[in-house]
Amino acid sequence: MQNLVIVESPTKAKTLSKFLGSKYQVEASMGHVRDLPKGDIGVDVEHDFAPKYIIPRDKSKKANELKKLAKEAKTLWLATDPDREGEAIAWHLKELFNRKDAYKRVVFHEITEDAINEAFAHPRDLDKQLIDAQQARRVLDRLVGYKLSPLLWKKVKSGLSAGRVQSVALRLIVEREREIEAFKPQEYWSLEAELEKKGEKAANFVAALVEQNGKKLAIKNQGEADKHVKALEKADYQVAKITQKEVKKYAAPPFTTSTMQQAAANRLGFSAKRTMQLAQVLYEHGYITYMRTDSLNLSAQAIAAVRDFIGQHIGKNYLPKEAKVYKTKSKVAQEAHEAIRPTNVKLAPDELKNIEGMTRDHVRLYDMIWKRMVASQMAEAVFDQKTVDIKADSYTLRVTGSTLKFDGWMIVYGKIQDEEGEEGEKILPELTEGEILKLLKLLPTQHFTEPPARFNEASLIKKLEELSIGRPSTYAPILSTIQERFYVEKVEKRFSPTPLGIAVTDFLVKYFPNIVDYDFTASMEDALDNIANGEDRWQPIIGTFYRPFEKKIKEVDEEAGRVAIKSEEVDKKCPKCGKNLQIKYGKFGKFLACTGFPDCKYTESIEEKVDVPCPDCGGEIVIRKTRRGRPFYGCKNWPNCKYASWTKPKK
DNA sequence: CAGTGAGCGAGCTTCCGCTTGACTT
Repeated sequence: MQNLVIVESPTKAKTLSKFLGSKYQVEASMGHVRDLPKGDIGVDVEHDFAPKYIIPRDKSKKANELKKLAKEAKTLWLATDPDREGEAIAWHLKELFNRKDAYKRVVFHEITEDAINEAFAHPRDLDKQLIDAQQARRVLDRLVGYKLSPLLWKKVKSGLSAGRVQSVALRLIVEREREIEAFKPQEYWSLEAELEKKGEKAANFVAALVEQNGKKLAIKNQGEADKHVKALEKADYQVAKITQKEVKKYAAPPFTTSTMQQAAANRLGFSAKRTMQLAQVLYEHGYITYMRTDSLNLSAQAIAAVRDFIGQHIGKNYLPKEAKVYKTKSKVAQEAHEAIRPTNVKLAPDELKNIEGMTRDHVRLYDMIWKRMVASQMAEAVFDQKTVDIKADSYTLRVTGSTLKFDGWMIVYGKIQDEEGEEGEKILPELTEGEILKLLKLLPTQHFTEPPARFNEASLIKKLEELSIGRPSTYAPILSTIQERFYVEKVEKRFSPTPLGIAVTDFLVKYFPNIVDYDFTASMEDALDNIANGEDRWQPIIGTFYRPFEKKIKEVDEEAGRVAIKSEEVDKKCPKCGKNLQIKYGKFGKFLACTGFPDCKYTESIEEKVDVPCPDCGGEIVIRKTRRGRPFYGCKNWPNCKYASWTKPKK
C-alpha cells in the first residue's frame, strides 16, 4: 500500500475511503493513541514538565495495527481533526510510527470531494505550537487532578477526585443549593381588570395594571392591593393608545452537541448519555453528521440541498432569499466539524421508522435534528403584536395580544415553548383609541417570588458551555463523574449536592479558590492561545501556574485538618447497640451504618420497596444494584428465592 | 445493551479529552 490515511473515527474513515479510491487505505486511530500513564503523575515537574507518554492498555491493539500498516506504507497522511486535540493526535501518531519524512498533515472541515481534493493537494507540516498548546492543556489537567485528588483522600475521604472541570460543575450545584436555602420569598401582588367592549357582550378581555401617574407600579401587600382596587372600582376606563407592530421570530441555529443534549432533555426527556448513544448509532448508519461538535457551520452542499427541499416540499414563500449563516459566539469553539444535521435531508424522519435497527427513540432524536436543521434555513415567523394602553384615572392598564401572520420555520420545528417557556398568543377584540370600556371585575392576586431552580442536565450543560468549561465529548461524562463520586444526587431529575459534595466544594473553595474559579478555564484558554500563536512557550506557562500551586498543596497538606462531613442520621436505631443509624457512601453506593462506628460495626443496605409481590414466592420486591451500579428488581428473600429482573414485575 | 446479589469499615483510589469496542457470564 502506497498511501495510508489516518483519521479519528471509523465512520469518517469509511466515508473518506469512498472519495479517495483504492490507492489510499484509510484507517481510524479511535481518538488518542498515546497518553500519560494512569498509575502515576507522568509529568517530570523538576525537568521542564516533561510528559511521559505511554500507549494505554486499551489502545495497544489499535496502535500495533497502525504501526504495522505504517511500516509498509510509502506516504502517511495524518488527517485527524483540524483542532488542538486533532493536531496532537497526529503528532502522537508520528511519534508512534517513528519514521522519517514520510508524513503529510492534511486538514479539511467537511467531507466533500472538493474539500478533500483541496486538502490532499496542499498538505502541510505538523503545527508544533498547536501541539504544545494541547500538551500544556493535558499537563495542566493532570497536575491539577493528580495533586488535588490525593489531598482530598487525606483530608476528606479516600477515592475522591477533583479537577478543573468536575470541581467547577460541582461548585455550581453546591452554590445553587445555598441560594435556594438562603432564599426568602417576597410577597407581591398583581392586579388585573376584566373589561368589556361596550355593547359587545362576548368581547371581554383582561388587562393588567402597570402604571400609576406614569410610573411603574409595584404592589407589595394586600393593604396596597385593596387601596388600588377601591380606587379602580370607581374609575372610568378608556382606551388611550393602541400600538401595533410586526414582530419577527427567528429560528434557532442547527444543533451543536450541547444544544442537542439540552433540547433532547427538555423535549424528549433523554439524559445526555442516552442522547449521545442514540446519536452515535445515527452517525454510524450515516444518517447524521458527527455528533460531537461545537460548530454551527453547514456545508455549502447541505445548504443547497435543504433550500431545494424547502422550496419543493414546504413552499417557495418559506424559502428566504439568501441562505442563513450562523456563527458561534463561543471563543473556545474549535469548529473542527459541521453542526449536527441530517446527512440527507430527503430522508424524512418518518421513513427512518421502517429501517432495520432504528428504534422509536432513534427516530425521535433524528426527527428533532432534522426539523431543527430544516427550520434553521427557513423564513422567520411573523406576528402582529398589538399593545393597548387603557387609562383609568391616574392608572394605566395594558394588554398585549399577538396573532400569527406567517408561521415560517415554526411550521416545521414548532414553537420553542418547551425550551424557553414562551407565552401563547392572545387575541384581542377590535378596539379604537378613545373608546370607553366597562369594568366587569377586578382580580387582585397574591404571588411570592420563587427561588432559582436546581440544575437539571440541560441547564447544567448550558451553564458549563457558557463558562467554556468542558467540551462536546465531555459534557455527558462530567455529569456521570459527579454522581459516581456521590458528590451530587438526582432528585426528580435535578441535581442536589450531598454532604460529601458540599464538604469537597468548601474545601476547594477555601484552599484553592483560583482553580475552582468560574474563570479559570477561560484564562487557561487565553494562555493556550498564546502558546498556539507562538507568543509563549508551554513549559514556562505551566511553571507559572504550578510553582505556587505546588507550594499551596504542601501548605494545606501540613496545616489543614481533616474535614468533617455532615452526617445524615436517619430515624432508625441500630439493632446491635441502639444508637442512631446514618447514611454512608461506599464503593457500591449508599448504605446505612451505625453512628457508633468504630465501636459498633453494624451496617445494612438501603432498600427501595416496590409495591408488587415476587412472582416466584410472593415475597417483597426491592430495587437493588449490581456491582456495576445498574439497578434491578430482586426478591427480598434472596438467597432463598432467586427471582431477579431488570424490569418491574407485573402485579 | 446479554451481563442480576450481601460488600462498604481497607488497600488503592485520581485528571480532561479524543474515540469505540472492550471482556466475561
